Amino acid sequence: MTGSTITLDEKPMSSHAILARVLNRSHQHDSLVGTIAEQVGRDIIAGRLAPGADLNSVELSHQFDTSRTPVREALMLLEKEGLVEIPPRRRPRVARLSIGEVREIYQVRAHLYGLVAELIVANASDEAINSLRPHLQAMQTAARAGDLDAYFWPNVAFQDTETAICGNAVVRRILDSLMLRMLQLRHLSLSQPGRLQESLVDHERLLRAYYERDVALAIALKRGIVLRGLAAIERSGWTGATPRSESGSQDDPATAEWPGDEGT
Amino acid sequence: MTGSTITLDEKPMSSHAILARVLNRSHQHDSLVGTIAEQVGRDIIAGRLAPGADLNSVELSHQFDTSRTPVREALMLLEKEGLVEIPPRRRPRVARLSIGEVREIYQVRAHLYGLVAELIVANASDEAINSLRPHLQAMQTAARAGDLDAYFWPNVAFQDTETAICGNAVVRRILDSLMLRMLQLRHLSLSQPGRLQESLVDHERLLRAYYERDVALAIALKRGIVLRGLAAIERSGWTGATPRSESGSQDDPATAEWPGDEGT
DNA sequence: CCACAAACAAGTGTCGACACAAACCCGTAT
DNA sequence: ATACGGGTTTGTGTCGACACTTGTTTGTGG
Repeated sequence: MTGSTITLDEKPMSSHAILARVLNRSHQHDSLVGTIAEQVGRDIIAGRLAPGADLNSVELSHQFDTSRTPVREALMLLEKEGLVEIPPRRRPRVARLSIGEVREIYQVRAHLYGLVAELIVANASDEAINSLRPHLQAMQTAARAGDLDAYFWPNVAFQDTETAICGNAVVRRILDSLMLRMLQLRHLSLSQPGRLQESLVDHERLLRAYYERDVALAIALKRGIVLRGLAAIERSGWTGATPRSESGSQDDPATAEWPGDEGT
Repeated sequence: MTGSTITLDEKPMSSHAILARVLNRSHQHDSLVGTIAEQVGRDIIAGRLAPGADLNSVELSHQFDTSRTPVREALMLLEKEGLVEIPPRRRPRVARLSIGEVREIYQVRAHLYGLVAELIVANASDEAINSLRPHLQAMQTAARAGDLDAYFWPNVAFQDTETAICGNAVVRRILDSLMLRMLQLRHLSLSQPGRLQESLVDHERLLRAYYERDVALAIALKRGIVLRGLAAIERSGWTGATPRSESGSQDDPATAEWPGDEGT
């Protein structure tokens, strides 16, 4: 197995909506390029396209029955979100994450979520904070059942709602983009033993801190949530390298696409 | 007077290099799209293209003697950097900043520069910190002469070097992008009375804090530098609206390009 | 004289084609 | 058998063309 495969198509209501929002920020939803970007982006995030997999525009244009122009645009859009690498004059590839880059991203996420928490405490109305509760409740029931997949998306939605109600669109945009690249990792992170329960109690405490307008506590909790996520990833031994083929150097093209490995 | 026009072409050594680096992150430098993006981006930042000005691809393709394809790519690149707005099926326009968005950006910048300061204190070698000194010295001489334009670019270079030596490429990327959109505003900010001297002493203290590895002080100073920049902008009365033509609604197309108003 | 509608002009999104670069394949020489 | 070099194939970057949409001007009626 490839570590952890996100079940994207099983729960389309929340996941699809979130991904579409993040990806289709600039282009209209029904646009051709938007459709392509969404589909390919989903395939990347769900792990159906392995890091390093070739994404040449002619094959994709055949696949989507269009010309190469919208495909190229879609790939550029995904590159901007960090999901795709487009070296000049070379075939686009699914972006590959290194453990170092993951640490950097989590560092930034920790700080920016601190800002989000601060803003929520300072500006968000009680009703806005209330909109976090349903997600937390879904997380609670899922955690009690020990169901990782049922926990994952409410958790994502919780954080998405936080960035929404903090009132700062710029930080939301940045965190959205970083979220996209970290989705698989966060799934892996939550799959670590004990992680689910830990995450839950953190979020419960966090919501209380929001209600009680406790700035310092909210910031500390929020940062802690992010950093404990990173710690879980480190604990998991994830490195970003392709499992097999540890043939010395790191820039080997890797196996183009996962062989098989569907389902849960 | 359009407020403050940045003299971009006067000091090409540093400014061009920085802008090229930020804009040409993904594409090779000599590429057609890179050239176009760089040129148009410079025109926007320098204020030669007013916010709201039309950027239709056919005119630009004539201007650069190419087809529309690379022009469109360049505009998408600039849109990703926040300098251009491309509404679907509508002409691309130079992005217009609202005071609210500026506040949001400065909030994010303040927090992320706090992270940068923290990382510099924690990780940067003394030699790396030394590389900040020449820029500070240029700022000192410029401040003594009261020369805003001579102060501006070393100041930008100082902050650019900070993000470079902090060791976190992700935060650097984000701050680069935000810097691009704020360049004109920072120029305006520094043009406020007393601002230049204030900024200088802050940076002098900051560099000492870096050397002495004083985390808390460095973070506080760095944040303060950013936030005082915002305060100066607010003090200047800048709103983002086009000076004349306050004809009720805010989404009027505005005068396409500045009439005249060249030079200092 | 102004409001409204129909023709017109201008611009975007998409397409297929082509030149050149990169990846791949295969034969050759060591 | 393996490493190198030329030829072939695949794919990118760019181009001009075309349909459809948007914005503008003109013509008509109130």
